[in-house]
Amino acid sequence: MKNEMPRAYQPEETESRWYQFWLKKGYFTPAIDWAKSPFVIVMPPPNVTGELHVGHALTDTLEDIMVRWHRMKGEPTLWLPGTDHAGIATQLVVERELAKEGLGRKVLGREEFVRRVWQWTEEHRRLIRTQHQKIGASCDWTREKFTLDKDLSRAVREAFVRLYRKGLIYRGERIINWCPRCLSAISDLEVDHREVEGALYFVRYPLVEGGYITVATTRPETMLGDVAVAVHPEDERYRGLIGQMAVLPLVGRLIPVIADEAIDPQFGTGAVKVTPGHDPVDFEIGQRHHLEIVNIFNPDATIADKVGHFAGRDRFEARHEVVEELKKGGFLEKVEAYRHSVGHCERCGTMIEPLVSQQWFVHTDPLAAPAIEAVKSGRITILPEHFTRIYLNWMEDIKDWCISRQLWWGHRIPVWYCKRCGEMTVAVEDPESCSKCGSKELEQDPDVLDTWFSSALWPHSTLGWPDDTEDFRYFYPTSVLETGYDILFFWVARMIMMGIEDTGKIPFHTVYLHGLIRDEHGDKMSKVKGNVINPARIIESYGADALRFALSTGTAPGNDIKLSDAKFEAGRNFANKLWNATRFILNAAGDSPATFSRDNLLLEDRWILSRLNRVILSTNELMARYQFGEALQGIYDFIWGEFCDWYLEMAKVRLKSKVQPSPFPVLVYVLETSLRLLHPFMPFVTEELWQRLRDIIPEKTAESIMISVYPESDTSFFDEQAEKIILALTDIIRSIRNTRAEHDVPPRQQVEAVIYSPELGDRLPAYAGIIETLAKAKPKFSPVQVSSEDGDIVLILRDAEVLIPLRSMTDLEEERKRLAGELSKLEESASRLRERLQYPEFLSKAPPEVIEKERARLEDVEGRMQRLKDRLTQLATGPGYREE
RNA sequence: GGGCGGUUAGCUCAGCGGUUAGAGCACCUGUCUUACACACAGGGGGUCAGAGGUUCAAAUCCUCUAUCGCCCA
Repeated sequence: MKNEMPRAYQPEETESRWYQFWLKKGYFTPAIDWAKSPFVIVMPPPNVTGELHVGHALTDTLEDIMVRWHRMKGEPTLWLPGTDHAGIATQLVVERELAKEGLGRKVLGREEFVRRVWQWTEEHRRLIRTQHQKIGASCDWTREKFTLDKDLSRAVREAFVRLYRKGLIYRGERIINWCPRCLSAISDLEVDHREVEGALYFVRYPLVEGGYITVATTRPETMLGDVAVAVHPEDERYRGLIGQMAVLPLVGRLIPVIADEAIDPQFGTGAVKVTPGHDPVDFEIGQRHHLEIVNIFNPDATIADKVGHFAGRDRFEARHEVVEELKKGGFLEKVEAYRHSVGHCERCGTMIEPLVSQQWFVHTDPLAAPAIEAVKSGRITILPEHFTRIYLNWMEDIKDWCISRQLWWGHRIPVWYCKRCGEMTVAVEDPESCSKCGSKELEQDPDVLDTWFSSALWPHSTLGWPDDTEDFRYFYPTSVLETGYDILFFWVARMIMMGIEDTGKIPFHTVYLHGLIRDEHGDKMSKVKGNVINPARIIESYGADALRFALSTGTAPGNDIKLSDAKFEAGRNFANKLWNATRFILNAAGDSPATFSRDNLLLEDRWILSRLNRVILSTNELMARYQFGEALQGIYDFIWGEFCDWYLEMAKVRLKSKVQPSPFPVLVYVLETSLRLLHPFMPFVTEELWQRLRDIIPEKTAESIMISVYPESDTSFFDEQAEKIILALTDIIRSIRNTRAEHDVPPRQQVEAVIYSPELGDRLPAYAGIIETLAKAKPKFSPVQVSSEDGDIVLILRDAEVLIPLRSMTDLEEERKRLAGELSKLEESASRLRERLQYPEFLSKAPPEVIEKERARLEDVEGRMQRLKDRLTQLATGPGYREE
């Protein structure tokens, strides 16, 4: 064991080895124990479109932290992984792949195309699985799911059929968002509104009774589908024209001038054209006024044949030509530059075409009501809390959800149409014959369901619903749903609706939303910008633990995270620090037994054990409050700032001087406990080091750190006295180092130091050796306050005074300035404290312990001030500069 | 147009009613002190965006303003 550890930690050598070990041992698979309640997370299924990005790494890190913590606490813990078939997105990437071979999906046909997508999917699922494993995700691969698995597909059909039978799913002709590239409907949420520089065209529509009315529009080409002109009923300018007929330019159709409240008199001329077939607002107006719907487009947004001589033109060409003809005909009054918001397909970026079409919808209001109640009542908590309002706002104003997609990749809608009688059969199992006329000539609806429809069932479908499986009974409802805030509506909200609808229970009690990852300039990552961070690259150069560290330290729920190499370096350095602390301890091991007895400890042992248990306490509290960043920070500060910087250094002195008892057992104990404390955050390095320590841990328990017990704070280790004395000691050492540096004392030159502490005086001499080594100062302990001579530096600390006779090395004036500066700082706090302690309100309203604390502080400050003043007087009146 | 969030050290961010506001990185000065230069020791650097208010007490709660960003329509 000795000396076989390299000087620096090399993560690549250890990570995959330990992951395989965990996997082989089956630690990721929980044992169902009905006596205990489980902790369950279903992993947000990544799309099978490609590889994992650093956002997935964040999800993995946060979920793994929770899961490993709960597992170590002894709870049966299930983290269920999976992938999403991602309808549009996957179809799009496979089509792009095919295009490289010069193939199109139409050429291949539906069956062959779907086969090709399956191929793609299998490959990427493997890739994704490997990537999760590199990050260290301790999820249960035996329960891995894919949204298109047989059982999950059955759950989708079951949910659809149930909703249909309750009247919560309907088919109807509505205006929907149509993507002319994907050739499919998409839901409102999948539309990306972007500001574009457009134009506002003012077009004159001649009136039958003479004159004309000018309408303003951003989309002149849709005039081919106009069925009315509308004005606001209160608009004085147009009151007389309401009810008149206008002649639609270029087309010649007679259309009425109507009045509708929806018209904004401030927009354009206050009169607008009404195109119910191609505008959502106009569609509503059309419904109210029983207007005809004229669809002028083909599915690919070229003009339809029936429209006439623009037929076959793309919508943008058509716009140009329509405008030209309007100009020629004298109908175009003017064109103004106009900036407005236009919907784009979230997936492919194509401009959305609002179209009236026959689609399937979920009637959401009845589903939203219990989903609102669940959050309002507090049965579901959303973190960070401010997202609660965002959730409720959206849920309370929810629109029906268009769930049919004209794609080939996805869950086919479980509806069959009878070719004979036209009857619709909606069923879970493929029907043999028409439910009405018994004909066998059935045709299944060609469309598939929105991917989010199956994702909405994820927590219950992955656990076996609709069957009453043991998994479902034991693990459902799940515990925490952790994901990015960007899919709160897409996914989280819909899971809450569908979970309650299908199972009668909330799907999880806590929603934890993390922020988005940005680059060091705060920009969103995108393939186009080329600033995408690939987790694999980071793991290669810094290690998975460093990546996890960077993603979880200094972060708070919901806040965006800016990543840079500096953060990965910090994580790598921390792993290396642990590595070397362990290396030192193992090398120092000697032959002493690794057990210690509580009543044979030195003060510094009692101190580090006290500090350790305080950190354990706060870590567990922070973890319970989902404050992972804070928890990790606390562990980091303890390990680096207290254990390594102080205890280890003190232990070195003891080991060298062979002082008994040996610090070795405490070193091992604190290190081993710290590794367990840190394990959920940095699983690989902690396992590696823990395994190396295992041989000398007194009681061998688990065979892996990941199934060992998470530390619980033992408050009997709390030791205020030890903390006070060690604090005084470190204060003394720090102040001497500081003085040495200020006075440019060469590193190896020893100085003298006279230490006087009325309160702790008798405890400090035991630390002479430590002070000597760590401060390079030969301490003398004085029972009385020593008077200084010129050139002596006097440091007034909280619980001690240190006098350093630096003699020739110090400048009298400098020393005076230093003391005066310190005095004025103290004067500031003293006057603040005095003021506070004079306020009758403070004395009557503040809690007594706060008042007492403030009084004690004032006393302390005043004491130090007095001592400083004494020194200053001495300096002023003392004899001249003393040479030796 | 409606809503939400940010504004804290040069940079990236924690802290979100009670000590003299912290960390990492960067910077400056020393040091290869046999665990670690991926390190050690020391140092400089902040009217916590601005203005009002609540409170015994405000970076922290409230209001307004400025500014950056996000979401929804």
